[in-house]
Amino acid sequence: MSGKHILVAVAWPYASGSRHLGHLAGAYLPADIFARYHRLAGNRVLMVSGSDVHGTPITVRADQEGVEPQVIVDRYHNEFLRNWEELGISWDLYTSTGTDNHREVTWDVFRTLHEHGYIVPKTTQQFYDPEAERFLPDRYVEGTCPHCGYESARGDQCDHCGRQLDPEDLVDPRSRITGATPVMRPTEHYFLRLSAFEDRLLDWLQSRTGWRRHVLNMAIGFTREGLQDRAITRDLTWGIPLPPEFTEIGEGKRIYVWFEAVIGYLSASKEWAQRRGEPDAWQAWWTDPDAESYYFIGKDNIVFHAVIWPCQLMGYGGLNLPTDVPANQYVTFKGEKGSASRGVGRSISWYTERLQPDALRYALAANLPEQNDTDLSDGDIVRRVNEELVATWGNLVNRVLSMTAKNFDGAVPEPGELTDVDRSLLERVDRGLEDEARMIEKVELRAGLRTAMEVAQAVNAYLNATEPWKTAKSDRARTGTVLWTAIQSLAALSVGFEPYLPFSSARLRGMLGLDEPLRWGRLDVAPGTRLGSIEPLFGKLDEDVLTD
RNA sequence: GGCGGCGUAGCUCAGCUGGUGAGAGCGCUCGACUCAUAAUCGAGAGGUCGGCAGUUCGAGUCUGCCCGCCGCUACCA
Repeated sequence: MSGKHILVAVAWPYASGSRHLGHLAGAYLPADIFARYHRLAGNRVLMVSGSDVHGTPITVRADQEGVEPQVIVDRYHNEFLRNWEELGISWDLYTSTGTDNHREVTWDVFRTLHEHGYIVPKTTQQFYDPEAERFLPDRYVEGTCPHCGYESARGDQCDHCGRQLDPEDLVDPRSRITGATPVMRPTEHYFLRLSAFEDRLLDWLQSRTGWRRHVLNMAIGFTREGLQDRAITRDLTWGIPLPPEFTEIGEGKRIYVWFEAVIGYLSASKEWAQRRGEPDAWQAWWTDPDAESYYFIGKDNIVFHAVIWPCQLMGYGGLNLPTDVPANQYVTFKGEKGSASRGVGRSISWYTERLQPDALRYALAANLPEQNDTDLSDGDIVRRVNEELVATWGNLVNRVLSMTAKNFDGAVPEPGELTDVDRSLLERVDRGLEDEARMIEKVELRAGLRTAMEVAQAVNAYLNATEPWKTAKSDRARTGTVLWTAIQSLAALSVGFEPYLPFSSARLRGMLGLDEPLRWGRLDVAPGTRLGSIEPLFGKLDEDVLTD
């Protein structure tokens, strides 16, 4: 547990629209909790991600609004940056796939895989718009669905009956750009030879332990069905171009976004190292076999991170494969999956405008969809905050500090000899932190938070048993010992809650006169320390705070 | 359609390789306390573990079928 290098790799949010609560709960918050814990535990954490600025949805939106894709990208990238700032997502680097560095690293991966024989050109047939003089992505072809007769089905799927389609299945296909009838034309593309990795990948997957059941079975099942070579270039103008020497497949090709977005984990690590003035520093997380890497993603991304990205890494050579891919399921809203495009689930920004960051972090962390889809209503959020966070933890802090202020003139009292109840509470607190640490290390973050809350409950029970408000009238020494014991427990909990509730935990330490930096474990608060001004850690929420 | 996951108390969820009378939080009931953000602490009620069949001395936990929800199905990423 001393000084391991831990890469916390987090899904790259798509700069095509606001992200909603489901994205936050699925990837960004759990990653942040995990990273914050490991920093406290003394490990060297590198937590990276960035905005994914390429891909078809961005160009679709740009076309709809009549602006350049970059306008869309800038708008949402900036919104994401505000979200992370407000919520305290503790990136070591949050960048984007639009940087020169990312292009260079992508080219390096592309060239190396090509050199190793894993990238080859192939010819395919694809729809071409003769008026716009360009090839059409599936989503740009529309027509009548052969299954249900819906007239505006897209080339990739029918929005009416939900079936997967190939564009050539469409009856009466037309271009969404010009309305012209598209024609099939041959086009050449580079393919990644996933088939070459099938056996190696399967062996590796089957040797994984501790992975979530749905993640491992998904990846193994997918691989067992047989890996097919996959196109990694597209006929597009928005995206990373091919390395300049790759001219054999013709003009107008871009690297397909799924191939380069995951490379962002590597390019961001290198960018971080460069900015730090130690260009080779990234290697400690990528080439040292003792380093660990965790990829925080949603369940829709499992194949890309547990199958395709490992293939890319194996083909490149010399880089670490994922230690774990703790993919989360979905947060649903009244049983419905969040969707930025369909307006299900409000944006992260909507919530940060109405809630204290730690309150939102608590409600989400207590509901993380680690095993199942988890339904989260606005009422649940209010309930979690008022009846758990405020009632159990916020109130505990307030009652202890208020009594101390009242009876000991706002200074930490000197303890007398500890009794069995005092000692057993402190042992309970220590054991709680140890249990919590184990759970977080297994990426069981909900359980970790619950463990910390149980410690808070134990402190509440201790106070009810020792009744310092009564002894204050008769036995000042005993009262001082009890409050000292309770204050030590609060200090410990300011560490235990730090990964989940960084803002309020820091405020509490401020009240207790404690300084950073922290380490995982119980902190000592010296007798005589003057308490800062005492104010509630969290405000109780109005029933209708989340009602428009 | 195929593959994977899930379906457990009113609500949100834990239950690893099958084994003393099925768990937690919240809500609810009763009691204690009154320092504290009407907060806290204790006790209790509450479930045919989606349905049917099977394997087993014994299944929430294994097998088959069925129903429902979610994801993937390789041009969303």
